[in-house]
Amino acid sequence: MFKNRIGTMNDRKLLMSIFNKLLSHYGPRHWWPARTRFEIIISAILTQNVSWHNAKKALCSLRSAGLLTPMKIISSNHDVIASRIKSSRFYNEKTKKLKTFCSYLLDNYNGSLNKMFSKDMEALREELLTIKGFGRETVDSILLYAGKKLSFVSDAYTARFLIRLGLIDKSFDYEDIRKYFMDNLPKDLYTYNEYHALIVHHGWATCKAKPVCGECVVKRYCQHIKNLTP
DNA sequence: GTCCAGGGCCTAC
DNA sequence: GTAGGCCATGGA
Repeated sequence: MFKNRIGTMNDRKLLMSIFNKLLSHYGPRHWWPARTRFEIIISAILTQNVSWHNAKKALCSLRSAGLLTPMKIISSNHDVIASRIKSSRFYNEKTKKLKTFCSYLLDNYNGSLNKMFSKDMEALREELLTIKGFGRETVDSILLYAGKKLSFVSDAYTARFLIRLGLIDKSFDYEDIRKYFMDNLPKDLYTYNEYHALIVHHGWATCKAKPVCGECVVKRYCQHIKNLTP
């Protein structure tokens, strides 16, 4: 029954209304907080299942060692990279992922992100998803934040957010949620960029704030949604 | 000491 | 197909 509601005017208005509420409540998040496209991609890997704080420490360590180029990452010894990214947790696995991506970039696009991102978005998405260690969230983050492509990023926060609002149920998987946003949001990079960042920030903030926050945006909208839903 | 943070892969059932 | 284990740091 929920899936039939995709694309209704209510959903579109509601999503933008929630977006504006989150934006005015938390302010713009300015994602992705890295200096270059390559750094965004590297940090998308480093931040897998770890707080941004720890991922950033690992990124800065690579940067200070002058290792933030595809060639440097490939040519450096595994242990050298691993020791630099220990703070990002699972450093052995992540070292392999960094090397795998850099090899892919050099082999397929001569190391050029311009060439890589000039490819059709969905084709590139499918291609990136074949790289070991690159799941949907990581790939969509890379497409949106590094490639400036209209690929909405979903995650556990996003699913929980929509379920709490009553807009979807638990049968929605990652692709359903991505499609839900992409079908109902304006085709606008700023909105895609900030919406995901705001949901993550909101998830983090409400988690830290305990369930007593009287100003909780979601709670107010839960009631609002209940009034709208038949 | 315990919990959890901006995942994804692999294996057993 | 899916639940659960694995990876194994650092801050609160």
